[in-house]
Amino acid sequence: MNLKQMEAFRAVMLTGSVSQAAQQLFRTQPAVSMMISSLENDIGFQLFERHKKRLYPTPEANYLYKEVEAIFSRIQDVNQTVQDIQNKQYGFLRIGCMPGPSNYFMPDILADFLIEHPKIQASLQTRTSDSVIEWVASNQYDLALAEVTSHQPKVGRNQLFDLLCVCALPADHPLAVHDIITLDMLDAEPMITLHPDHMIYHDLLQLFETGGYRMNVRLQTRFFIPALKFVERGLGISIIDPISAFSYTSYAQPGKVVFRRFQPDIFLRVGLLFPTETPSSMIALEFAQLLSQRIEDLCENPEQILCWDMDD
Amino acid sequence: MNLKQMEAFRAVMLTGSVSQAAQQLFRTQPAVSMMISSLENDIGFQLFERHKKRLYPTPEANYLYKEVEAIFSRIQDVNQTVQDIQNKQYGFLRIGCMPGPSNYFMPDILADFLIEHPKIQASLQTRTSDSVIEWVASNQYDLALAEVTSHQPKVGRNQLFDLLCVCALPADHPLAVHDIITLDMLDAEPMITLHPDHMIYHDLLQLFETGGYRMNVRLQTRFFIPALKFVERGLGISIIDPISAFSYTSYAQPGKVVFRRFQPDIFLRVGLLFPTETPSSMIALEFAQLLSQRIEDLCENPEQILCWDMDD
DNA sequence: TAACGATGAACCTCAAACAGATGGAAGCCT
DNA sequence: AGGCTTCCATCTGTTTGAGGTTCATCGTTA
Repeated sequence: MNLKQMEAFRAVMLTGSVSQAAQQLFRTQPAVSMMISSLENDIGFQLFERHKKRLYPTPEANYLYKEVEAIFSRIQDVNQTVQDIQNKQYGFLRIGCMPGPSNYFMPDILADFLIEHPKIQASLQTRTSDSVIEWVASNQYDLALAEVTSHQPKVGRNQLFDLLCVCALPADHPLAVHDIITLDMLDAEPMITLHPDHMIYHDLLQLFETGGYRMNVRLQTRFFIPALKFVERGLGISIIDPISAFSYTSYAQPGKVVFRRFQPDIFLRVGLLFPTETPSSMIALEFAQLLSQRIEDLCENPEQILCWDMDD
Repeated sequence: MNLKQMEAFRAVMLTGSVSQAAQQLFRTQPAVSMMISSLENDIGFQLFERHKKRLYPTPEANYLYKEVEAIFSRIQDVNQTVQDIQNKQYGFLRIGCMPGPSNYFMPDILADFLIEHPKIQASLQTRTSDSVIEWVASNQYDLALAEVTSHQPKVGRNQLFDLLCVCALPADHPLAVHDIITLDMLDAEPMITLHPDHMIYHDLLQLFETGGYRMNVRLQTRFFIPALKFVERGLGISIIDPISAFSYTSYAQPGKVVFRRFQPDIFLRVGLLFPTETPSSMIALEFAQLLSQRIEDLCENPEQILCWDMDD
C-alpha cells in the first residue's frame, strides 16, 4: 500500500476505466492494470469486479476511496503550505519592541510588511528593553528591538545600531537658529532628560562634566516621547534618539519643536535581537532585513528629521 | 516531496537526530541525511539548522511537521480500514426481507452475525416480496430474501430455495395423531389459506382438484404468521412454509399447534437476491452464506419443526 | 469488428538503499 | 590542553527492486 498504488486507484475510481486512468496518469494501460492488481494483492481483497469490459468498484473500494481521497487532500494542503512558505506567505511573527519605536516607527514598518505578505500573522508587544531582552532570549519573540547597554548581546545574529542622538528644542527657542547645537550652548540651559539610571543620562552628564558645564535638569521622564511633549510646551531642551524624533515628526504638527544636530556625538545603542539556540523563521529574517534597512536609512539620512520643520 | 522524504523528516523531527532517526527507520545514517537534504532541495528552504552537532528545526519545519503528521494519521486510518475490511469488521449491510421471516427468523440470524462482527452496521427492512425484489434490483439493498414466482430472478448470484411446506394443525385435532398428512385427509376439512392471488393457494387448489378433493377455505390471510394464530384457535388447518413454522416454534408456547409432514410435496420458492450490475460487499456475501446455510439447514432437518411439540 | 482489460516476456531506468571511509565540529572527560 | 567520542555531511562504488516501457496475445462484450 503505497502512494503510487493509491494514485492509480484514485484515477481508476475517477475515470471508471483503466485505459482512461492510464491516459490521465501518463502511463500505459498495463502499468495501471498491474498497479491495481498489486494493490488488491497487498490489501487482500478485491476492489473491482471485472465484468462486461467494465470495472465495477466493490463497496469496499468505495469505503477506501473516501479515505484515500482524504490523504490526497492533505497532501494538497502540504504542497500549498510549502508554496506559501516559498512565497514568504506563511508564518507567525512575534515581535517585541521597546517603548520608543513601538508607537509609530515599528507599526509603520510592520504595516508595510504585512501589506506585502497578506497571509502572515503577527503580534507586536511593547515592553521595557530589559523585559524584551529577557523574552527574546527565552524564545518568546521571533525578533525584538531594544536598547542594549553592555556589549553582551552581540552574539549570534544580533545586530547593533548606534543611533546618533539629536537635540530637540522649542521652535521659538533662541538656540533654534543654529544648525548645530554644541555643548557649551546648553550650559545651565533647562533640560528634559531621562532618569539617572538610564545610560543616556549618564553619558550626557559625563559630557557636561568633562566639558566643565552645568547640566540643568528641569524634568526627568521615563521615555523619550513624553519628554518631547515638555519640549513642545517650552519647558526645556532634550537630547533625543533619532527613532523617537522621527516618530514625533510623523504625527506631531510642525512649528512647535525643531530638531538640530548635536555636538559632540552621543549615541543610543539599540539591538535587533533574535532568540539564541533557535533558528529564525524566514519571515522573521525577511522582516528583520526590512527593519534593519529602515533604521540604517534613518542613521544615514538625518536630514529627514533635522529639516522637518523647514520643508513642510 | 514524496512519502519516503516525509518519513525521514518525521523521524528526524521525532528523534531530534539523524542517527537516531536512521536507527528507527532501519536505514543507514547517510541515507537519512541524504533524504533530508533532498527534501530541503525539493521544497526550496531549510528545515534544520546544523549547529553544534545538533539539528535545530526551523519554524518552517514545525509548520510542515504538523501537516505531515496529519498525512500519516490519515494513512494510519486507511490501514485500519483495510484491516477492518480484512477481518470482516467494516461495512454497512442493507437487508430487505419479506414479512414471513422478518419477525424472528431473519433477526435471529442477523443478531448472531452482528455479534460476530461488532463494527458492522446494518439495516433490516420488511416489505412485501414484490417491493423487496424491486428495491434490491435498484441497489437499495445489499441482499434480500423474498418469495419468487417465475424463474426470472435466477440471474447473477441469486440463489433459489424450494421450501417444503408443512401442515399446521391444532394440537387437539384428530388428524394430529398422524405423522404424515395426506391430501385425502384434508378433503372438505376447514382450511386457512393465503389469498387466491398467491402462488401457494394456486398450487394447493390444483392439487385438491386433480386429486378430486374439495378444498374448504374457512379463512384467507395475507401472510402465514396470522394464519397460524387461527390454527392455534382451532379454526382450521393450514399449509405453511417451514420458515414461518420455525419462527412460530421459536416464540409460541407448545401444545396448541403441531406441525406434520404433508404429502404430496408442495413448495414455496424463495430467493436470496443480490443487486444486478453491482458487486456485493464481502460482508453481504458473508451474511448471505450464513443465511443460505440456515435455510438449507431448515430444509434438510425438518424434524426441528415436526418434532417440536414432542421433545419439548 | 472494435474496445477494453488481464497477462506475459523482455527490457530499461532510476531512486534509494547499502557498505565503508573521511573530515569537521563540538561535547565530554580527564 | 589533549584525547576520545558523538554527530553530521559527503564521497565512492555498488546493488536492488519498484515501476515503468514495448509488444504481443487472449477473452469478453457492445
